[in-house]
Amino acid sequence: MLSFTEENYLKALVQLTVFEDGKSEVGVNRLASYLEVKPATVSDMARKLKVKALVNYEKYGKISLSELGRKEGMMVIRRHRLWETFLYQKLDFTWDEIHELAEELEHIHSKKLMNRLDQFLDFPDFDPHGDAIPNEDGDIIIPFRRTLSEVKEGKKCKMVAVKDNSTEFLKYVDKIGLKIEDEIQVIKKEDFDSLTTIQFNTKELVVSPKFTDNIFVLCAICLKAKECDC
Amino acid sequence: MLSFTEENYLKALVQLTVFEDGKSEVGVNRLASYLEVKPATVSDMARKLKVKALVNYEKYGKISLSELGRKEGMMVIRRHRLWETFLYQKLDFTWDEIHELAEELEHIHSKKLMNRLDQFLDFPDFDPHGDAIPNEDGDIIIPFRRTLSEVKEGKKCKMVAVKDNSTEFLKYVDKIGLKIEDEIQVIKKEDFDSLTTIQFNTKELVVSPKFTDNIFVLCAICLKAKECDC
DNA sequence: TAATAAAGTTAGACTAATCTAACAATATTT
DNA sequence: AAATATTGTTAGATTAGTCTAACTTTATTA
Repeated sequence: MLSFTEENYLKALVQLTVFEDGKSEVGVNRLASYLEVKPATVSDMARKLKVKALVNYEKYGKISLSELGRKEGMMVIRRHRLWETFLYQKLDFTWDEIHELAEELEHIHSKKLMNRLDQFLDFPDFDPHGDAIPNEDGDIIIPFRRTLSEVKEGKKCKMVAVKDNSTEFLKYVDKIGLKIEDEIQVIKKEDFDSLTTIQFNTKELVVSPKFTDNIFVLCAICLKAKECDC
Repeated sequence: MLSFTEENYLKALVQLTVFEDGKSEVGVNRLASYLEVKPATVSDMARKLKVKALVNYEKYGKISLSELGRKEGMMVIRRHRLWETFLYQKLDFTWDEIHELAEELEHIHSKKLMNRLDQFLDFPDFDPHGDAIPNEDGDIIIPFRRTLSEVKEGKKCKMVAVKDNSTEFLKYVDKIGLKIEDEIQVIKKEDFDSLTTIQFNTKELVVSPKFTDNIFVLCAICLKAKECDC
């Protein structure tokens, strides 16, 4: 049985080596800053997780997930996202409230409970933030998507998910009135200070990279083909 | 913020000094055996809980809950019983499965979550085992009830709750087909070996004190007046 | 390539919750 | 009231997860 803490390490590793594309392994410092602990702590834990065959790791080397570790990490994420969906759909919590609660609920280990909840929610494919929910076997469809920062001037796209799940970010998105499935048009991109002017729901708004880097979008073309110049 | 363990001590103290009638304080050994830890551990913890003003306790003395401790303990029980109700009513778990899961879920601290869940469940007064659910302020109606062992030969009564929530006990109750609200008649009480013959749903069955001590009942008279010779 | 910077490790300490083993206080019984 | 039994406490150890401070290894750059 994995501890609360071990599960958080595995979840973090999935975030950094599976969802963050281009990297299948991660350094001690990176993981430490992600988890907000000191590198020494990660060093120790990496050794322990290796003993339990959850990660691949050699002294002074990078850390990556083993097949078992990946599966366990995915289960934590499955539980997190199913609880988020429950809180949002059934208990009417808002977008920005559900993440924190799910951080606690995700550590309740019961396959049966999660499968019943899944069924109760009618087998959702995505959580309220637009992220895919891994299945019982830890499989997940990682859909192709771009950040709003990548979209060229003049092009239209559709918001499909958020990257940053923090309360502050979600409150901001909520405040400006943007929702998943909304259409966004990039009106102007200012190279000098990286500010972007966007239009959605007939409103025009100037936003910073802190916003555009954390909004996932798809355009009509990239919905069908992965290569697209939107 | 209370730890998982501290909450379990407070919950146990509520069970032993509020629900178990006649005692408002408890000894170190009793609490230790209830929690399945060593007396030394309870001694230590009693000192810590006293510092936090959660219990009244002096070296070599009995332990009792402070007003604050009682409230915190009641909150754990409120969460436990609301989750049990959810699991039973909404996720179709069986009587004997819900207790264990609720033991984990009860430690999620969020007043808002519990109030939303309460509302979602339509403000239930009792959990699936027949126990009252404390309100948001920690208040609870402790109904008058007898155990089946107290009922005299020939008398009829109604099952209202179980005392023992263990999986084994609940599985047995389920197996014999007895449910809350069922009418039970005490046919015969054998003094020699304390076996009781009961009748319910047209079935007749011989049961031991292990059963009768753990079934709570009310008769038609004690439903109205607390004094009754059922 | 030698110096410096960055990344990672180790040793030793701390806290919470537990244990065992030895001891101390209180209660009961003859 | 003395002996015995019960009950409770203390000291010292253990484990998990964390820290700081000192050290080592690897990478970068002048």
